[in-house]
Amino acid sequence: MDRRQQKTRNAIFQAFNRLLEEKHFNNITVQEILNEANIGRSTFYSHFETKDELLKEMCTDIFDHVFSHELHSETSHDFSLSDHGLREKITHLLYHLKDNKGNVLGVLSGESGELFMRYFKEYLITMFEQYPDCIKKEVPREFALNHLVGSLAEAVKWWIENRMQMLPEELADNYLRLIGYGIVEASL
Amino acid sequence: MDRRQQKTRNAIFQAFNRLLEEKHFNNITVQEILNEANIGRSTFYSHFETKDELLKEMCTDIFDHVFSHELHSETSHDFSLSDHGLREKITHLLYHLKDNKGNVLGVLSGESGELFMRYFKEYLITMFEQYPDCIKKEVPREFALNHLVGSLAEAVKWWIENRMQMLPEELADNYLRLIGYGIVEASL
DNA sequence: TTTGATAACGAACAAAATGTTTGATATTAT
DNA sequence: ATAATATCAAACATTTTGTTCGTTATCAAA
Repeated sequence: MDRRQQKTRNAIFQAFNRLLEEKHFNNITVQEILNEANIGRSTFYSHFETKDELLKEMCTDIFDHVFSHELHSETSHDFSLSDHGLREKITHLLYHLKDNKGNVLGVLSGESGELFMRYFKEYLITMFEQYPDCIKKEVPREFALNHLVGSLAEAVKWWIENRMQMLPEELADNYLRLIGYGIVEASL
Repeated sequence: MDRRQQKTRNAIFQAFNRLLEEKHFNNITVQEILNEANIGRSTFYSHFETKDELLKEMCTDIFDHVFSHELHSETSHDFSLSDHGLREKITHLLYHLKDNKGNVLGVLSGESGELFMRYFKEYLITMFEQYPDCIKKEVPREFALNHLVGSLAEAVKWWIENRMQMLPEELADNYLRLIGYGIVEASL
């Protein structure tokens, strides 16, 4: 991909993100994006078919980055990243969200978080499936899994909307306490 | 309000709900609603300013019904409804959702559940605040409250999307187990 | 550093969706 | 029965979307 393309793509993403912080997705016109990004109309449509596509690609971009630490073991953070602990995994994930250059605030806050959340949950499902012992046995598996995923997504959303004040480690700990997982270390 | 107005209002709601079951909110045009509801264009706009307003009013209508059992003590369900137990409250709420004539499926399923969920959570917050003892003390209050509300909303959404197969009592029990509240009865 | 390829531009256009206005028709409340 | 008013349908103005195309600017590679 040409350097020019990357540049305008980023410009669009950033402009869109800025707009999302103050307006609902539905009330943002393509024209506004063009103005905010200083981009030609035809250029926009050569990149994205629709506004929905734009949002979708923005989400996948973010998550591809956030969940990519499995693959290319980038040691950008001071983790020894032996990925066996759920706590470590969540913390890691939060750090990735935090320093994600395209700030997530816009996508999530305001009003248009739905699509973002759906993507997020898809990733989280696969994550939790690697930790079968945190899925409680007393309730139907699907229900329990949905609970874990849903509440973590909600927690992260809350965290982001509160400007990520809590430390990733704190949030992970608090979350694990609430789902009754922190006790495991103590009781097992 | 005139009988005619009620009628068309309902027709619009139902048409919209039907459409929501198969298409995303954003991809539904006003024209489609008019066709589905057999309604004139100007009539629609005399009822609702925008499509968003329509959705919003539909949500408030539903919740006004679902959460109204506090006020007018309608004994439509076989509860003695002494409203002190959280379990009973949740069960009650689920029953109301279940037999809500305007079926909730459309509003929630498909893709446009976001607004619905936001309204829902607002109501749930006030509900949980009446049960301080289920808000865990080991974590920040706001975080804990967000967890309770978010995960209940997610659970209900899951329930509705799965065609409400689980019994309200079951769902309430399962949920309380997951948030570690069911134990209270045993331990207190 | 020149050159061939291509991305961005912007203006003009076509198409689609959103709202508004109108006067005629039908329904309701009293 | 009548006055009030909600619905209708069609025409209209407006906004937003998406496309086309010739020109200009930028990049990658020789």
